[in-house]
Amino acid sequence: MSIKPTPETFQGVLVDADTQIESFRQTRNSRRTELVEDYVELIADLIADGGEARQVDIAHRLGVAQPTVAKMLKRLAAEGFIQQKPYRGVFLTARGNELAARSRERHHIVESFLCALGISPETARIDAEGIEHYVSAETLEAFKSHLAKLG
Amino acid sequence: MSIKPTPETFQGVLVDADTQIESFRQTRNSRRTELVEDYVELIADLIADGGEARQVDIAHRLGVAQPTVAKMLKRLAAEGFIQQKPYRGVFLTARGNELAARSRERHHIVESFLCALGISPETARIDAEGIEHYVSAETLEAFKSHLAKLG
DNA sequence: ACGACAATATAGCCATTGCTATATTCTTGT
DNA sequence: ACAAGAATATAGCAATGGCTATATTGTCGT
Repeated sequence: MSIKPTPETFQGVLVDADTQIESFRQTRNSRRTELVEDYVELIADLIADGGEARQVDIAHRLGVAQPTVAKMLKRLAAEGFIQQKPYRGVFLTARGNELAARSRERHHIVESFLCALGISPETARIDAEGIEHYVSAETLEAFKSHLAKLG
Repeated sequence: MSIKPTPETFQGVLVDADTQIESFRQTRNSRRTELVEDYVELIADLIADGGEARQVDIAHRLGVAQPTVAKMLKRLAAEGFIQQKPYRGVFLTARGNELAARSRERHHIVESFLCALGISPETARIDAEGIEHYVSAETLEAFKSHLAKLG
């Protein structure tokens, strides 16, 4: 009853181990970049809408405290997504703009797809916020072509 | 150029603030329970397949180190999802079994739905692992009814 | 029965992402 | 021009989820 009590005899629910390891690894990876994408996407939206992205606005939109935002902005600056001047709003670098554009497009596709399935706009918005970060290129294409088929 | 440079004049990309706050809040919430669901679901699968769930197997499947699993199991035990005897495998409580069943069903629906869209089984498996935790009841229903329409 | 090895437990470290409290700087109205 | 208020910066704390190294306990074969 130690190493392999019931080896591969009935092979019920368990999927291939290596595939599952890879899935979890990739999920942990997505989790790491998730917040960065949310920030950059939101900053791009705030700039597009109001001309600037201030910490208080970011904090308010994300529902977190301002120092939380300040800390994250340092990280985003260190990673080259934004530029910040002390006591001023932040601006996206070229790299930041690229990431924002990609995130925004993906977000939009996911949300539209959910709506096309008949899901209510509010639920679609909430679910898309979580789902968008875990959608691979292949799945995104499938969503897109499904949308094209409908309209 | 300070409080509201371009108030609600062209109202471009930005969605309603309260809705967005709620979305992010809910996403952070899902993130908190995500790992718990993964563990409980995996433990259920291991038990169903081999009769027991050992730390080494869980660690191997998740792709993390054994002490990481040990720490998480303490948390799961504290929250009443599992029962553990020292130096023995873990077992699900009634509460744990319920959560596992729900998670497994949701996971299965999401993965089947992705496959039905024509996505490759490998990608569907990987994406489902991340997506499943962010799918609301309403979206799950939509996935289900879409699957029913196809088969 | 007991030694070797496998599995689990524990200690202590690090990074991340949240928070509150407080200091500093900017902006604005009079 | 300057005081008051708004925004940003910084310090320090907690919880979570990883890790390595090592001690302890179980189990199995001979």
